[in-house]
Amino acid sequence: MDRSDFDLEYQNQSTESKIVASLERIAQAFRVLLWQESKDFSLSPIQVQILIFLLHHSEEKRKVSYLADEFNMTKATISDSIKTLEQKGLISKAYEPQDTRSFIIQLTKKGKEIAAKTSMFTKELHKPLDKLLPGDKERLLLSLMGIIRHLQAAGVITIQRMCATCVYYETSANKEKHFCRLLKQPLRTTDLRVDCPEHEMIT
Amino acid sequence: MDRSDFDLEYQNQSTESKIVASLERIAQAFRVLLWQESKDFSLSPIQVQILIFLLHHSEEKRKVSYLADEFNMTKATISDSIKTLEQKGLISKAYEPQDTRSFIIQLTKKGKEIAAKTSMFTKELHKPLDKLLPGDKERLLLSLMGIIRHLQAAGVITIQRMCATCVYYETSANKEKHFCRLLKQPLRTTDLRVDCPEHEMIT
DNA sequence: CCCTCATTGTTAGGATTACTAACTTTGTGG
DNA sequence: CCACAAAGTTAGTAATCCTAACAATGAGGG
Repeated sequence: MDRSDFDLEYQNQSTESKIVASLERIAQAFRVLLWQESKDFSLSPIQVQILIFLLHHSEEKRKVSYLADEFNMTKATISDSIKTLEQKGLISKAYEPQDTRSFIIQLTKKGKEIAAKTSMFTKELHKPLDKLLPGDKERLLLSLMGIIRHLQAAGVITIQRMCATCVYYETSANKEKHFCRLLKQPLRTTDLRVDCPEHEMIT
Repeated sequence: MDRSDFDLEYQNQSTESKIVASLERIAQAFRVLLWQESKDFSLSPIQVQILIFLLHHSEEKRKVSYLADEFNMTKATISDSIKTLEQKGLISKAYEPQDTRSFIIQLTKKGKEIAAKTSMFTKELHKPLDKLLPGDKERLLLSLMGIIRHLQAAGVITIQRMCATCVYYETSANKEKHFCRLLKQPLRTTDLRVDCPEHEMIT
């Protein structure tokens, strides 16, 4: 077989490269699952993501601009999807008196039902995790959090809400102990949050 | 603040849920990085992915049908992208005498150059991995491989090329030792492959 | 009280993605 | 040799997601 024209180097991959390749595969799986789910409900992928997000987050985050940052898209794209979701009767706009430019996006009853059903699309991911030892799970999570923190620092991701980037978070010199100044409590490793409602980004 | 209409349950997340959420964020980062890279080269995301894949894989995998399975898309979608890449002079079609229906997709010189440059788009991911301890890296990789294996078994992902799903692979009862019947060699954990050119799927 | 500037969300227009369905051509197996 | 499978293409469609220009409102300073 002729192999002269593809790099042999690639086959002697470092662990890092393999991790990146694996993450890429998993990223693809997310895309596929999302596509399937959206087809089942006659929605688009982005519409499904919005519905799920709305179900789990509080008012100040349920706005067009926030969603645009959250999903790394332009306001135009989100605005379009919101219009469609409104026409389908899955969300409604709640204008606030103090700022009439903006509105809070509310899920309707029908919207909540669908969001709850589509939220299940991550269940395929849960099964293989069950088999991991608790310690392995924690280490896996910590590694992933480290990757996210770096991606945020590099400007790839604009928004996230985990302890490592929060003003209320303190850590010991060896980074093994954690403390939340808002809760006024020490945090165990398992207490560290990925999506904290009280998160305030460090500047 | 009114929180009656979003679930408090969600805030007390299990480690599993946090892992899924983290993976989702990383998946998003891949999408963003891919978009940026493609804009830089005036290509579409899928075109970039195809170029990178072609750079690293051998002839029998450089066909329209294989790419369609690889990326979980229809042949029509791939066929379209290939047409565009050919017009841009980045690939060429090499018809084989034994089957004139099919052809091998070859990268042109220009195509290889661009593929090599865009391959760098994963470098953002490498930086945070450098800081992990070697042992942590291995455990991270093993965990991710476990997830991929499950996704493949569940039919979410159709193609992958890692040891765990290969006919040549053998493992000890406690799953701590590994052996490749093709190389006729034991494999260390760091030898386990994510994208092996010799991979043959177990049936 | 203005004037400027920033912010919120919308619209219009366009390239790209990615699908289904129908099709052509070629290979394969009874 | 005939039916069927497989490889890739085409056409048509809906959705994604962008940029750019826009209207309306809010905020701050003189």
